[in-house]
Amino acid sequence: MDLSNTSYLILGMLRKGPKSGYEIKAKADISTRFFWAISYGQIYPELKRLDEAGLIEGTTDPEDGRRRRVYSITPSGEEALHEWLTSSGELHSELRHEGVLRFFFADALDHEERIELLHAIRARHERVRDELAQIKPGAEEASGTGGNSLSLLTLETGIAYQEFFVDLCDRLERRLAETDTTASGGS
Amino acid sequence: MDLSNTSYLILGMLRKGPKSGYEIKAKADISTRFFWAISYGQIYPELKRLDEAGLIEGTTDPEDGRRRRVYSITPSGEEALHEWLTSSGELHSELRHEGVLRFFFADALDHEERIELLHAIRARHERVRDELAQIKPGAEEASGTGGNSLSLLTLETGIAYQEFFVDLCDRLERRLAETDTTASGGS
DNA sequence: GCTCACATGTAATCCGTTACATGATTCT
DNA sequence: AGAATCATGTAACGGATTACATGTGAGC
Repeated sequence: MDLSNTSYLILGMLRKGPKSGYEIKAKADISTRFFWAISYGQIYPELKRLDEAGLIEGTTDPEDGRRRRVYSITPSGEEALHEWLTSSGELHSELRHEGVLRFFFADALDHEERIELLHAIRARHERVRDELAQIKPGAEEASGTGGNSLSLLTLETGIAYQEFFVDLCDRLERRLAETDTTASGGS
Repeated sequence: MDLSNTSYLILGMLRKGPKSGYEIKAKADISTRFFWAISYGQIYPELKRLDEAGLIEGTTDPEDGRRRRVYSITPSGEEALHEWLTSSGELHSELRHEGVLRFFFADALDHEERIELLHAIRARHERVRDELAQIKPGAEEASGTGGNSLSLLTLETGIAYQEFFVDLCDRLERRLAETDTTASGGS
């Protein structure tokens, strides 16, 4: 059985404590989502697979009523996770950014439209940054009360990442102003 | 017919001049690749689709010998491209970053392993940055001789983007040093 | 003659999202 | 009673990569 990064995300989440698929999704949505998103369509089948492989163990709480299956990581699961964390070789990383893509082709636009595009990109990243900043107080609290601070550092990374694009848009706008003022009325 | 961002990438490439599928791939590999990658498996079928839709027009050079199909953008193609460039609504952007993902779960590692991980992430982005920097002279030249400078700005953006992660790793390493020195021998 | 870059395409496959289907519990 | 949230799952679909198949032309 080979595991994808998404499998390890699940494994990693379960290492921090037993969780249901639903909880994994909820946690991921406020943490890993901005550099590794995940959906139910992956989680539930993957939980079954990991269980069958003996890396996690599911117990259906007989907690009468609401059906709920909670998974815990097994020793072999921890081992697999650790192996992944320390394995060398390509650290896959991939970006798909429609804003930058459009900007690359923005010579088909006039000056005003170009600026508008930059503003739209900027606004987008500002919004996500604010979203992350809202989460931060909760993460700080969790980190203070015995939780590790890696998740907090990662969250700060996410904020800095959005900030990078906000600053980038500002810089690009200034650069465009330099070049385009002379051609404001021309071709 | 609805077009994906990848379709617009092709359209945008052709707007800068007629090209074969092979050339589109080559150009994309040294420009858009770092924020929107593309493969032959997408290009050739998509060229056919765009041709059928009348947005581009293919001519098979009877240039005897090597078969080669060159496409040009049509007026409706230019129109579609412009519409996309100016359309409002979600600017899709998505990151999948194995390095940051691992770091998020790095509390399962000891201090040394954590630092190694950061170094590996750093090295990766450094390498890509250098790769991009190598391309730059060629892009500057093309930009100077009548080419637009948007592609140059976008390339610089790519370099700054890689630099962001390099700096990030340095910062994170320093942060870890602060926290972990006290716990170097403990749990 | 051989290898490398040019050149085009398809099929299998993978990874992931979205939509759908279903139902219980809690809160108002 | 009704809405929101908790909870699990599957099927259809979309987007993209990889591997495969095929062949030419140019340079060594």
